Amino acid sequence: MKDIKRTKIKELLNTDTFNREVNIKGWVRTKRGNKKIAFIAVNDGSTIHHIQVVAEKEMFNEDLMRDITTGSCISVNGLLVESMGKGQTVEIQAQEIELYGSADPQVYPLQKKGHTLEFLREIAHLRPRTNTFGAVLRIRHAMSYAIHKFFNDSGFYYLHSPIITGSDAEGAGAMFRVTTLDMQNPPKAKDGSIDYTQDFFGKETNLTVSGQLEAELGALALSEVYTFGPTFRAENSNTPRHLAEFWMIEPEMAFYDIHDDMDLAEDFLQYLMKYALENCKDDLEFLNKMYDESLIERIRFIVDNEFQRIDYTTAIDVLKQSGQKFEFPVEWGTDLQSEHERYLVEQHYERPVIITNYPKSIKAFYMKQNDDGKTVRAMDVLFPKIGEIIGGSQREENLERLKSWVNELNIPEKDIWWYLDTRKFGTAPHSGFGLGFERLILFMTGMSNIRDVIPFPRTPKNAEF
RNA sequence: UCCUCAGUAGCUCAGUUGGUUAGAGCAUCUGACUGUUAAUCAGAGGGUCGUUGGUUCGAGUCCAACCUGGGGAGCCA
Repeated sequence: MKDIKRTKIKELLNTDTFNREVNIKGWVRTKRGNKKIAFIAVNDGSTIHHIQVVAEKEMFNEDLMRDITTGSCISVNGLLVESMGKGQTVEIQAQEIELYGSADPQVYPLQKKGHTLEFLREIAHLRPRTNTFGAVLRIRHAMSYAIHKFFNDSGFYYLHSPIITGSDAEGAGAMFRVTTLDMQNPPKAKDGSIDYTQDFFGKETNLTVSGQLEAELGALALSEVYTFGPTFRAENSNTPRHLAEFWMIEPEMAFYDIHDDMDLAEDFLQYLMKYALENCKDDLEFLNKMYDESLIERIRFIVDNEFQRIDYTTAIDVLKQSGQKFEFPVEWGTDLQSEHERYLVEQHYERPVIITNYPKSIKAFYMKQNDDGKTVRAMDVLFPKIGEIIGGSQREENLERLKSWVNELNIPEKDIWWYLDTRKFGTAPHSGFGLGFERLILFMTGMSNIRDVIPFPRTPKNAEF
């Protein structure tokens, strides 16, 4: 086969210089045609669109043509021409075709018809080859890049918080144990308990449930930092919104109060939405057409409209006066339920809502306490369809107040002495928040199950692939 | 974890008050067609009815347990 440098399909579909020899490589989506001519739709993942390869059958080996089936991988040399047919503007008049790998049609599970998302989950190793997952994965990439770009351009530093942690001080959820001990026969201490001093790290260790505490350490030196890494929760959560392994973005900023924090969260989300509209147009249009006809409109709405900011106490009043029947009662001091959040966002304000000043009793120990003694400077950003997308707060920078709350919760000071040290030495007002990356992608793609926005989902009873 | 719905051909589904040989569309295979767009047309092959146990003369259909999946809730991001 003639040695021609490969061009990506995305580039060829956007070109206007024709009648030149090109090479493309990719996977066959469909083959149509008759005895004389074959039309082969090829996709290489560079774009959601396929390029049409036209092959005069008499020019090619019969076995080769037979083996080019849905799912096979080919390399094609040919002339890039304007298409004679309708439905596409350019196509490749094939001169040489090499079959890299066939895909036996009797057993290849992807057909050229639609599949359910449930079925595709069972073949997650092959589903990136579908239009839907190509689109989702490209958007996922674009959002990752946009996140780094936003923070970099805003003067933030990317801080790598540890994945293995020796503390569970935040109590954000059940953790996955990390150990090299022999589980059949673990070493025992005198009192019969497992002797973790003999474990790899000499203490109990787990996978991280949050990089926030470490991010605070970074912020109190570099001023503005963010983390972006995997996070692990061993909760037995079986919902379309939870994963055991997910990715989280956690910016942490010195000298930011709760209002600066909210400003950043709003700017950040609007930036990402705008980035997607500008850079993922084809994929968004596909998803808009196939899954969610209001997807693009909804993203645009976020970009164009200010978020509603209200106090927790106001939210309770609004809910009480709504006249709505809720399954769970609305009471000051209790956390808002999904149904309450949905009412506020989707019916009452009809836009993203940021709720602040939550009761102390339902929030975490590191949040800054207000002078009323009852509330803390927490803020949750609630989005339509998916609920809480961001949770954050101004942090308690006063050592004594922080210590007293830590003691109330019986968290041993020896476990978080290093965290308390930041308040002891050169403490500073600071704030931060956490964004669940997959929840963002859920919103950006119109997918409705979080297992469809991560390549290989980890959920209770499932770690396949 | 709780509530609820579902599991029948490779995929999506139908299958009546329990009753002869379990059906359809798509996919696959064979044939037809000079440019197709999830091509079209004709024909063919394809089943341990999720698993185990029970009721019955007889179970895809009824009962129980379990497994797997969807939706809702809780926990949360």
